[in-house]
Amino acid sequence: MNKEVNKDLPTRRSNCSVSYALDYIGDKWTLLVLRDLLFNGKRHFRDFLASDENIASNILTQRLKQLVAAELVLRRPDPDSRRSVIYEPTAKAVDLIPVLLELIRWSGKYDPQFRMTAKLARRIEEDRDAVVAEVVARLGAKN
Amino acid sequence: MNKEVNKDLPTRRSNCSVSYALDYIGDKWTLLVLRDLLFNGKRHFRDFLASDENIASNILTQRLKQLVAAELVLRRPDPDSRRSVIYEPTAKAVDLIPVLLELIRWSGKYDPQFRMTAKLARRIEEDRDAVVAEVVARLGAKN
DNA sequence: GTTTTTTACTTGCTTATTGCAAGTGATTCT
DNA sequence: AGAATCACTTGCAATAAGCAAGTAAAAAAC
Repeated sequence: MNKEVNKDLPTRRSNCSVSYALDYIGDKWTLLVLRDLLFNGKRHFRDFLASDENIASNILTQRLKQLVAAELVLRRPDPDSRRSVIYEPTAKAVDLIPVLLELIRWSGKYDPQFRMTAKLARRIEEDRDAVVAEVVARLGAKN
Repeated sequence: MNKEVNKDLPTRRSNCSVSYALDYIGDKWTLLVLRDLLFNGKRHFRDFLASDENIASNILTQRLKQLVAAELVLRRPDPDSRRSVIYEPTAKAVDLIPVLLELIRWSGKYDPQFRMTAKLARRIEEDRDAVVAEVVARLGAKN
């Protein structure tokens, strides 16, 4: 009769909603993994590892575990290869796309090096919902 | 002729825009300080300290320094009291309101304890821009 | 069919960050 | 004058991050 506590789930710091969200995604790596899942179509451990920010493999393992525990990510064996594992975003993760888009928009405004996707930054301001729909559609096409 | 490096500014991990934003706000505390500044009208060290999440004073000091270095926050002496310091958000911080609102909306959807501001959550979905304008207006009224 | 490579991780260790408790000097309140 | 408040510091223990190397299983190459 002992309540099992999942060590990968955060302990709540307050009942503020901003704080709640930060308990899950308030660090330098979690949203980058979600970015790779939601925007870049990455599905394998090796793909996340290969991202430009150079995440360490032990940190990536831990973040994926936390994301699975938080039900933001689903982990399942790759049907095409018995040694591969597939990670995919859940609806709860898809629902974070607007957060990511707002971060991109903000960076587009203040990051001096941000050129490549400046067009996207404009579109986010002018037609946000359409951009969200587009990203979601691209996600659906992959599954 | 030596370039001074501000130790309070982050080092960039990649030229991704999501990563850029996380270099500044990717931790458990920074956005909570901004929440207090942007939503709760807090302006003094003691007020941030008193928030429900119980930030340690040394961490708060560090975060405020980083926010000032990042030009998200302005620090100035309180004209009403010689021992008080006033912290206030810059336009760059105000521009993060949509990010915060999306976090609140997301929590409103997945946080089982989130009742108090469920009405707000609905409004964010239906009339986002008006909510942003409202928060900004409330900010302006204070200065 | 054996060697090589790839895959998804672990492990061990060092360094950096966080958290806690207590303290500080300068105000300001009583 | 004395106590409380202000915006911080300081010291130290605990936790987390970062780095390099290793591992077993599976798949690809030869």
